Amino acid sequence: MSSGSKEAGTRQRIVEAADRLFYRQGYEHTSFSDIADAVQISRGNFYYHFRSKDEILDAVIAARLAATGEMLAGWERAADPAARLRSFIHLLFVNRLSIKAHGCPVGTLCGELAKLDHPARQEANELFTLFRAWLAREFARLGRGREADGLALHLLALSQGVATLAHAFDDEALIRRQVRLIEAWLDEQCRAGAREKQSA
Amino acid sequence: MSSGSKEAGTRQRIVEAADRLFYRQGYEHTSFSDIADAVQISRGNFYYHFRSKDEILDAVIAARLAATGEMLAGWERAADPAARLRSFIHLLFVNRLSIKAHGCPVGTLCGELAKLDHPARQEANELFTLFRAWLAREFARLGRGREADGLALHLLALSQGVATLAHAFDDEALIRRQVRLIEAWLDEQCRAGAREKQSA
DNA sequence: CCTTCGCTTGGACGGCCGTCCTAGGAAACT
DNA sequence: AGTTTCCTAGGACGGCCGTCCAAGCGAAGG
Repeated sequence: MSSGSKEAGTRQRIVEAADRLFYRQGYEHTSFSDIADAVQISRGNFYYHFRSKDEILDAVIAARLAATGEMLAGWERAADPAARLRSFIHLLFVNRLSIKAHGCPVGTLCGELAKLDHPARQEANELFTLFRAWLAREFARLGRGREADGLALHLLALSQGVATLAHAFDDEALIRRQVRLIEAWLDEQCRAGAREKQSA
Repeated sequence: MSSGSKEAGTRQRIVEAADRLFYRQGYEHTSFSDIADAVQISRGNFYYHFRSKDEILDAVIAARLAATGEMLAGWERAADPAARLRSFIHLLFVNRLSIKAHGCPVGTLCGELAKLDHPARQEANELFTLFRAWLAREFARLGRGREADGLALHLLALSQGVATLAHAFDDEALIRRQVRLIEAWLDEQCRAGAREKQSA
């Protein structure tokens, strides 16, 4: 078993609890006591496993990068680029309850670290880059090679914005409605890609 | 003179400095000492003008609400709904340097207050609501009455997402390119509105 | 049995936080 | 002139923060 917090080692349980708390409360607002309470270990025990709070953050980001990579690899199983892009949008819908409650895990973390000018900022941005590169490749496969990165950023921006608004307004229905608009936009991009392929 | 920090009263200078610092560093990460240093007054002097840090935040939000209201009123001078909507998008372009450096002032504040579950959260959301209602009204005037609120949220989400990504990637050119895509989208909505008006 | 070693404990530390309080100064008014 | 009022200065306070440390635990190995 690679995860599962019951029998996992203390180090992994710390990372899992920190991950959850950083998402729900933000990095700066989460104290060592918060994590210690969640894992049910003493505060001093941290410094056997991690030298500092920043080091926990690094471990959390690394875990998220690994999980994201696996998820993207899983989406590759979809039949065609259009279906793969749809699975990205679908992610918004699947996670709509946690997004409504806590925003997008990637966007809120990168935003906070950018404001704090935190050293781990660049590593966190890699999460965005992972999505950006994956989306751009799928748009290219769709026949939109020239504008692939711009379209990837556009789709990424849409998902980020929807998450931001749903979080602020604490509104789940907003996500459902906007997802439909995004899917319509994507259909249009697919048609445009098909036309461009045909003319080539 | 309604603003101008040189001759302004201490209270107003505190609000202006707090506004700037909350935007650049975030609310929680900004301490009383930070604001005191910026205004060049003693820490204790705060509590003559404000009872608590939350009260400063309330004043900052109120100031932003007033400024936003004035800005939206100014946009009303534009000739037609399409031009007014374009001035919203243009805002993204005009502020691209500060957005790249610190994100959207509205989005980052609402996001932080939501994560902290701060009492002032709803007041901050009013900033979003101001834009949302204004945009929805313009879309309605454009002939898109039925979908006006959805389109308003879509445009708001796009601007939020672009700000989030430009902030994370510290990338100004990203804003310029995405603004062009958003303008193209808006043109399409205008044409759709014209068609709908004609058929009615 | 006794040592060793991986892991844990709980408290001590210096520092910064938001808050509060008292004293003083500079005008304005009597 | 004296008095009142508004504003400011600067330090004291309790509390939580991230960090560090000395001591203790149980299991593995001699």
